[in-house]
Amino acid sequence: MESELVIYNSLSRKKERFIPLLPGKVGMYVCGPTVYGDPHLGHARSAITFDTVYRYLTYLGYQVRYVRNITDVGHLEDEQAEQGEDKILKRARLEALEPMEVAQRYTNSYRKAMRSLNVTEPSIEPVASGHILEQIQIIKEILANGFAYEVEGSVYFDLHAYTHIYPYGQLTGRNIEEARNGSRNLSNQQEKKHPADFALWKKAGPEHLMKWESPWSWGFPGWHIECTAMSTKYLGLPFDIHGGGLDLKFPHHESEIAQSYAAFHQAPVNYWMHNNLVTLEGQKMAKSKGNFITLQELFSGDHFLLEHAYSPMTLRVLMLLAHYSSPLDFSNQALKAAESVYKKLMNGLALLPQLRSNEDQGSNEIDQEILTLCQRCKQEMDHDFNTASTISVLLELNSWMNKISKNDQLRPALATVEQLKNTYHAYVTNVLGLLPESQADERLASILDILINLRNKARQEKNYSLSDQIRAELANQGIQLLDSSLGEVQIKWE
RNA sequence: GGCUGUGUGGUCGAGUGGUGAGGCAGAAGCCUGCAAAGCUUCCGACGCGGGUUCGAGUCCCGCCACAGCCA
Repeated sequence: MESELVIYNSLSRKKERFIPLLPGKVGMYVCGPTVYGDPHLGHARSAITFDTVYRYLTYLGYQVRYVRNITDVGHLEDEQAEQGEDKILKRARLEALEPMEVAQRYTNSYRKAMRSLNVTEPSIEPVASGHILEQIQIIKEILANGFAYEVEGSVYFDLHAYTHIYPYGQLTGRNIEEARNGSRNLSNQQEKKHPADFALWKKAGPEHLMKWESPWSWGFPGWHIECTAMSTKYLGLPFDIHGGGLDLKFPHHESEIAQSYAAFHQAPVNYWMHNNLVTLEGQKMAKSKGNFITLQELFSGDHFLLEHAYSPMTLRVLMLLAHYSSPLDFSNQALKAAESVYKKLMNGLALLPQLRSNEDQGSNEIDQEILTLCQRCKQEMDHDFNTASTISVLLELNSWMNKISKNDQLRPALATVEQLKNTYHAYVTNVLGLLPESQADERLASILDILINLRNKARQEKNYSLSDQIRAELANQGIQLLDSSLGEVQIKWE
C-alpha cells in the first residue's frame, strides 16, 4: 500500500511519512485512563483523538490492532516524589469501597461515556492488575541487564547506569545531570541512588490493599512498567504508534522508552503521538486540579459554567474542530459553534439520498469543484489527521449539496454525484465518527407521519393557527418540523 | 530557572513560502404564510523587533505573553 499519510512524530519533532513495520498492518498503543474518578473532558480529547487515528487508518485499509489500557493499579498522588496516597486507595476510603470496586465502577462509567461519544472499542483493552506477572518479568530483565537495583523490597530504575549506555530524555529534551543539581531531597527518597530514579516495584505498606507477591516483596508495580509490559505483550517490539496526552510525555513516556532499552535493548515505538490538552479559562483541566467538567455534567448541563446541556456528538465535533496538537479552550461559545457544525453535517447526511444527477456525462465546472473537494478530504486527513480542515471541506461540499438539491439547473454528472455521496458519507460517519442522534422507533415515526400529514392538510387550507399549533407542541417535545421548498418535511430531534 | 508546545479578525479555529479556510457573532439581500433551514454578498487577522527571499502567517535569530512538564 502506497501511503501518503504524514504523522508528526513527537520523538523526532518532525512530520514523517507513515510507513508501518509490516505492510498493511498497524500496531497502536494508547495510554488509557486511571480509573479512580468520573470521565471528564480530558479523557474525551485523548480518546477521540486516537479513535479518529484508528478510524482513519482503518479507512485507508490498514488492519489495525489498537490497544488501550486501563490503569487500575493505583499510583500515587505525587508520583515523581513518590509521596501522597494511592489515588484508587484514597477513593476507596472516601467511598467506603474495595479498591477493585472503585476501579470497576469507573471503568464502567468510562466505557459508557466512550460509547456515547461513538469512540470505537479498542481491539484489546488490557488492565494493569491482570498483567502483574508480565510486569515482574520485565523488571527481572532490567535487573539482569544491570539497569535497576533492589533496596528493601523495592526496585528502582538506575538512571546513572542507563545513561552510560543509552541516551536519556530524547522525548522531552531533558538531561539527567541537570536534574541532579536542583533535585529535592525528600526523606522517603533515601532509598534511591539518584533522585530521578523511578520505581519499578514498590514494597507495599500495611495500609496498601492492592498488592501482589514478587521476588522482592509483597508490593505493587511502578506506574510506567505496566505500559511497557502490556504494549510489548500484544504488539511486539517495536510497534508502530504510541499515543497519549501531552501531560504524559514526562516522566511516563520517557520512562517507557528507557525501560524498553533497558530490558530489550531496543526502542519501543516508531511514531510517538501526543494530543494537546483541554483548558478551562486558560488552565489545564484535570481532576487533580479540581478544575474540570465531567462528561456526565456536560451531557446533562448540570455545571455552573454550562448554559445548557450539550450532546456527546456536539462534544465530538468540538474536539475535531481543533487539530489534536493545539490547545483547546473550552467555552459555551465554542460549544454552540460546534453544535451548529454538527447540525449542518447531519443535514447533509439526510440530503444525500435526494441528490439528483445529470444523465449527460459532461464534465463542467461544478463537477471539477466537487471532485477536487472530495480529494481534499483525503489530503487533509493524510496531513497529520487534520480533522479541522477536513470538516471545513465537508462544509463546502455541504454547501454544494444544498445548491444542487434546490436548483434543478445544477446537475453534476452521475459519477460525480456518486463520488460525492460516498466521500461525504464515509468521512462524516466512518472517519470522523459522527452519527445522527436519538433515532425514533418505527411506531413513533408512523404516528409522527400522521401528525405531519394533518399539519400539511391544515396548511393547504391556510388554517395556519392549527398548523402552527401542531408544530409548536411537537417542538415542546423536542421534535422540530422543518419545511422545505419542495414540500418535504424534515424531522429534527433534540 | 530548564525543557516542550502555543500566540491568526469581535470570537473559536485551519493554514504543507506564491492573492480563497471554515464555524459562531454582526450587516444587507433572496427564498418562505410564518418559523427554521438554505443561498448570495459584505465585514475583517496573522504577539513584538530584526533577518533570509522576487515574495513570509509559514523559514532563521532575539524578545514578550500563555500553557504543560520538570526544578
